[in-house]
Amino acid sequence: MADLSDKQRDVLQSLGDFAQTVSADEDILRQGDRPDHLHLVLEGWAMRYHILPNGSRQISAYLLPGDFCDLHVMVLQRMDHSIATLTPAKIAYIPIGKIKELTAQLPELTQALWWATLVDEGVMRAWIVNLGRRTAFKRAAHLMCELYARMKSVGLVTNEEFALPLTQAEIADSLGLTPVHINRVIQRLRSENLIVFDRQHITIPNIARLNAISGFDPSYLHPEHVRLG
Amino acid sequence: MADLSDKQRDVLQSLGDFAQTVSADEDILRQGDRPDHLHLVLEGWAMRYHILPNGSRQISAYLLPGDFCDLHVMVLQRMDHSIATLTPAKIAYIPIGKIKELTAQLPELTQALWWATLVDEGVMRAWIVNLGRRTAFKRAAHLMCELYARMKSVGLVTNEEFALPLTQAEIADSLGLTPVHINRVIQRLRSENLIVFDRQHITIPNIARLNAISGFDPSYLHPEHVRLG
DNA sequence: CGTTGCATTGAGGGCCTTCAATAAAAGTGG
DNA sequence: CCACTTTTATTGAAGGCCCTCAATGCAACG
Repeated sequence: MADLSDKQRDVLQSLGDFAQTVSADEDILRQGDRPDHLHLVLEGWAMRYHILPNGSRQISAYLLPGDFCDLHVMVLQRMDHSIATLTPAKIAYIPIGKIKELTAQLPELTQALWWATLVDEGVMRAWIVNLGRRTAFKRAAHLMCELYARMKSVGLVTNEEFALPLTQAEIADSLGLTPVHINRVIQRLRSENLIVFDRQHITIPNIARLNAISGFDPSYLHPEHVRLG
Repeated sequence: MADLSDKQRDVLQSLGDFAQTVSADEDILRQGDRPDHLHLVLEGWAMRYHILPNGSRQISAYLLPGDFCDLHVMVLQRMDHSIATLTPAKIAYIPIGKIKELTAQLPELTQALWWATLVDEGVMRAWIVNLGRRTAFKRAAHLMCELYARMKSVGLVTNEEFALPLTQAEIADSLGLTPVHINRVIQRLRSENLIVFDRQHITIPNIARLNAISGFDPSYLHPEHVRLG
């Protein structure tokens, strides 16, 4: 999703204390942390999540290969949420000091990071609309469409199938629903032949139909490709 | 909200085909537009809103003095939503070409705009949590807390009172609720002496209490003040 | 092959919606 | 400044979408 050239990404990556391998279900950052590294997902999935006082959880983003986890730590004092892996992952740890150095030297890098941030904003606006104004059924369908489009854009969709390493509880927590209800919704998506979802893999036989049903418009994910590198 | 120095803002402002005065309830940008200006709110309120195929509306942001309306047009092809004034407003129209020129010359400006974007993201994450995991009552309370904090940060709160130029229908459309229900929620907020809301003005007699009730934590609105100018 | 986590199912309840009507406020033209 | 219109706020009643509670089935894993 980040609109970085491969070259730029290589630069960033090479800066890190080489990429770390992280197992599944590990917190990379916790609420309250004041991190000194940026994190870039190289392989695997992660999520951004918020825990409320009553214990409930809201997932506010899924982080796929190529996504930065936490650019906002450049300006915000502390993490007001946590980030955790969903699968075994490869994560680049990039010292913030290095980023500040580099962005001072390479204006194009700043711009590229800014643009990655702007694309992320588009995703977040779509989530707000999804949570605010769609039924559980369309809401779930819309999420599947988004993940399909994003996975496709990083080359991880084959034959309309891709890895979807989420439990129903996690899907529920990203859609503002309960696991019980998302279960019934998923069954309906299955019974209407909109998805085949089993063992962490999903197939969307007719993405155009699912896009139409959920009101998904993929254009917000596609930045102008004004490459800088 | 934008983390720009006054000097930087002045520069931007001076660039515009001088500030335009726009009356209330006017679209500044419409879904589908491919704008050639950036818009910066100088005075008044605006909103970002999305219309769904079934006609329902979701408001995804309120834009207060100092906020950019549409930085994302730097990377996205077309507006996937609309922006409209809520009050008579003064808006700076800044040609995108100028911005591209300037950011090429002034790296600090790029960084400042990026940081403004990162702060906006924090607001959006808070909305996602709000929509996904809070009851209507806390959701409304949380919105009031956010607007109080943001208005305060631009010096528009006096004696715990500020202009809140929203109809109940607009509040409903930003919280994913119906006007009927938000009306009952507001009455409860009133009856518990949490707000006094009348004629486009609101007073929050005990902001600490409202923050606590809604789970509002203002820290995400306060960037590190690393000024560049 | 038991343990553990996840998926599934059923029943009942509540938060919020929908529909519909009325009141109150704000805007408009004479 | 007053009649008129339009928008906004308020109230009531009924219903539905989704939640809560609780149990059972199922699959992964050591």
